[in-house]
Amino acid sequence: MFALPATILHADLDAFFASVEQRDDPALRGRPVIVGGGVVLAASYEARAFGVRGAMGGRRALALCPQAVVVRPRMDAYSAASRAVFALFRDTAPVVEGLSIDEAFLDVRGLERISGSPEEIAARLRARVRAEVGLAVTVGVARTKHLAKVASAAAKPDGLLVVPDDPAAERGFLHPLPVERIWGVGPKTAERLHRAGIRTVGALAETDEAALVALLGAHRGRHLHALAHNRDPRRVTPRRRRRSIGAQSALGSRRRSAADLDAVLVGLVERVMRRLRSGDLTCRTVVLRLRLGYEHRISRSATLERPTRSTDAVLRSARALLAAARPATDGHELTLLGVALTGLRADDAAQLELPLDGRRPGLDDAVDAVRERFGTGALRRAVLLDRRAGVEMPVLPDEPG
DNA sequence: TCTGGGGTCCTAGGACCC
DNA sequence: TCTGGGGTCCTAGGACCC
Repeated sequence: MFALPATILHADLDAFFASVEQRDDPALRGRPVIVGGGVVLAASYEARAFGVRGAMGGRRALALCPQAVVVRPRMDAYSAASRAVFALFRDTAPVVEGLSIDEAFLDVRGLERISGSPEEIAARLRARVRAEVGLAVTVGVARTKHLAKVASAAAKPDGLLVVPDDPAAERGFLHPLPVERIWGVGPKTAERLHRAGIRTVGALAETDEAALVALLGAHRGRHLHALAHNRDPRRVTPRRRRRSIGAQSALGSRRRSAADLDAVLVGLVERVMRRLRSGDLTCRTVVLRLRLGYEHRISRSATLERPTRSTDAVLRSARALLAAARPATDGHELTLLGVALTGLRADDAAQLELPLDGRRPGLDDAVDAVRERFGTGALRRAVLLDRRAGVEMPVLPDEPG
């Protein structure tokens, strides 16, 4: 019997934004640093020692830690640091799955002869990130993604934790942990589990799968049961294509006029459309997100007849959704407005350029050009695109009735 | 103490089609 | 005409993550 080494690494940069700030400004090193303003985007470990946490209101954070240095986020610097670290990830393992700007899974299976054991690989990666990018990264190593993720969280900060590929060792690590440490258990699920008397992963493992399904629903129940029993067949796979693009704006509690709201909406649509176009994508569904007060969120969505990359079409749809949401928002404080685009696809539409020989090409010209090049059948799917105006319209009129 | 902005995935019901 | 089964798409909401 050979014990195979665990081969999945979860690498997670420590207090990422705050660490970049401390790296770039020696005066911040060793001091409590808060990145953000209204809310805490990241807190250095010195600040965390005072109880400062991410997503905390800025005022509360400063009450806990008055000597903290508050710095404005520099997203460009974080993106650059992230790119440098991911380049090292890809230099370390053939398969890298990014989870966010500051963490990734690496599959180092089969690298033993070339690079050494997973533990050696992880140690070398940590040293390289430190030396070449100037940041601390914590790494968890385990047989499954879930276990690797939990291991890195347990090893923070600036740590390395290997959970051997051995059922007893895995159980010994996982079962004493509180259920909140499971990847995918948030406040709501934790509370339900607590009410059922389940506080540790071990207790979760002893609970009947059927009971968990009854408590949490089919998918979640089965998923948590499997994780508690250390079954996690998910492979490390390179990044899937993104599924949505969104932008939102907090409105505060000031009352907004309809014109104010429309101006915010226009800005949001312009933001998402820029990103849509720079990614050469089209979208099919427009989602409007609203927060009423601070608790209640609602969304309204509309699926367009055909994929689009037209600002005009998306803005029309977003305005209609906002107008239609009026009854639900009346009498409530509207505190957040957001727009998201889903149904994203590569914009692989074949395109024909119509020459502007002294006159504006009309629909008849478009019909002729499409028919000649793609056949009559393609006419139904064809749109006329005016790039300068960012407007598109179907070549054929909508069928009557 | 009321707190940002960016995402992912799942569920449930209704409409519609075969 | 009624009943049943299966599937897809769309909308809205919920939970979670960084």
